[in-house]
Amino acid sequence: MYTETAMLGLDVPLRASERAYRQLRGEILNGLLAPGAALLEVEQAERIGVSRTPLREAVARLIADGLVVGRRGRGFEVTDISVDSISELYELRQALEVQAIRLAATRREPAPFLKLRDAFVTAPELLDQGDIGVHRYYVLIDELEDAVDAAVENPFLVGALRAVRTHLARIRRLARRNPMRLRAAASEHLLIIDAIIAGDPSLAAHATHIHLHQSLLSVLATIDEDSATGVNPALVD
Amino acid sequence: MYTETAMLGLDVPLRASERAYRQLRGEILNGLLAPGAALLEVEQAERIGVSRTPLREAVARLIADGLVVGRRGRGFEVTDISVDSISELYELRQALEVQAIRLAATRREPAPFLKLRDAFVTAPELLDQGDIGVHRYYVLIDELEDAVDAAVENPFLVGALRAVRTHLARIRRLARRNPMRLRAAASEHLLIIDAIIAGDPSLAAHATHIHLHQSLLSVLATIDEDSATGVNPALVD
DNA sequence: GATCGCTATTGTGTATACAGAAACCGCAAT
DNA sequence: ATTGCGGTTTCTGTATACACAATAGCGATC
Repeated sequence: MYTETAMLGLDVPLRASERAYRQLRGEILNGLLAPGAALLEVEQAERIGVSRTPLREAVARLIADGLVVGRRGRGFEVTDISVDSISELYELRQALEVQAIRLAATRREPAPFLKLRDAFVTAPELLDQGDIGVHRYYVLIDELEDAVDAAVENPFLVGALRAVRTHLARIRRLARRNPMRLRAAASEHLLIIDAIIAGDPSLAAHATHIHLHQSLLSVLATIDEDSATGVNPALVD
Repeated sequence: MYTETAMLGLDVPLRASERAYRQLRGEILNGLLAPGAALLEVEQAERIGVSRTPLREAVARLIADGLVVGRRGRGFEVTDISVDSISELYELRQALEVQAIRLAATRREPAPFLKLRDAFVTAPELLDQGDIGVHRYYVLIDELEDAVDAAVENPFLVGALRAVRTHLARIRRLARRNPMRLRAAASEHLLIIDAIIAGDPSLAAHATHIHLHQSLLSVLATIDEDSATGVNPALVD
């Protein structure tokens, strides 16, 4: 077992380009670098503590991720998020997740989903426990996504899903948390899990379709409210 | 109209990194750089005539495209294509194209598809005209894809589709051309176009599903034959 | 007072130099 | 003969220096 270092987080000193990439990516996802923010090479390189060469590599990866766009001539800037782009992202998300869930239900390996089922059954109780409970609920969702990814066994599809989730993370920051919605979402997830366990691809697909439909409605609704009350100046469009 | 230079191909001298990217990408797609081929920085930089810095940027983009993978320590190599990966790619392709076609049919702007319809009606005649006709048929397919992309109006979805098409281009090189299949494919395309024109998303989606199903069967069949007769040593797995 | 042009500054694009790490080869020892 | 060890070499990762392009600011002219 000589891969033990890979199991742990990060014993190995990361390459400078990797550090720069993770830091910038993290700062964009959590909103520290707001949409539209300008990225100057020298400035960012100094701030992060790497030279321009690895920083450029990091920015190139961010551009490939769609988190950053190059401005003609004058540096780069963080991609901004419009309401339109949220609906567009969900059009892609729906295609990918429906396919992924359908395949997961087809594979007929219910073991990991049986454990998740137990967890999601008790999710409503979790959501009564305040912020810490909500956080543990999100961890549960991550585990569900991981289980689906593992069941799908398709690097192309999983890769595309990961890209979508990256953008979703930014959107979730804009949409206020709605406890009612989370409770409803939990039961929608439970239905999806049950369909996977039952090996019913069609049911799983339709349940996913509905779940994402409700999710988008909820996101758009909270954003509409907030933009009406001026809470989210980030969303002009 | 000061964007006229953008309309033409390439008046502006391209950046070295862009040149390197396009050249390497092209060579990978047309098989000149075979799957598994090693890419050494210095060697490739000299060959293309750029220095290592822009070449590294180009390779980084190729890695993001999934055309190249980094080998631990010793350079990079061109991603290889397995039969499994073809089926996996089609699982993703199906999700994306079905969604794209469905959306295109929903948008209800039949104008560009009416022109394409005429072209596809005469496609069988085209396919009787040998290699030049086959080439023009492929151009037609490109135009159909472009029309769908334009109708969909969704950068996320179109971006994911482009990534898939990149990998498809490599696979097409492996699958021998089958005139019978092309003729069948043309009529499948016609059905899809008609469904879009009719504004029938469900019909369009199902027609696409079937088209891709047949396409995958055809690809896998020709590859099986070839690997049995040893024509395609690239496909070991 | 406004507009045009020049210049200075700033920032990117590229090349190259240097350091560190990993693989290869040869040698020796078991 | 095989395996382990060390030197050597080659390649990557990073920093830095230089050249070119673009922009902004300022001044001059109309």
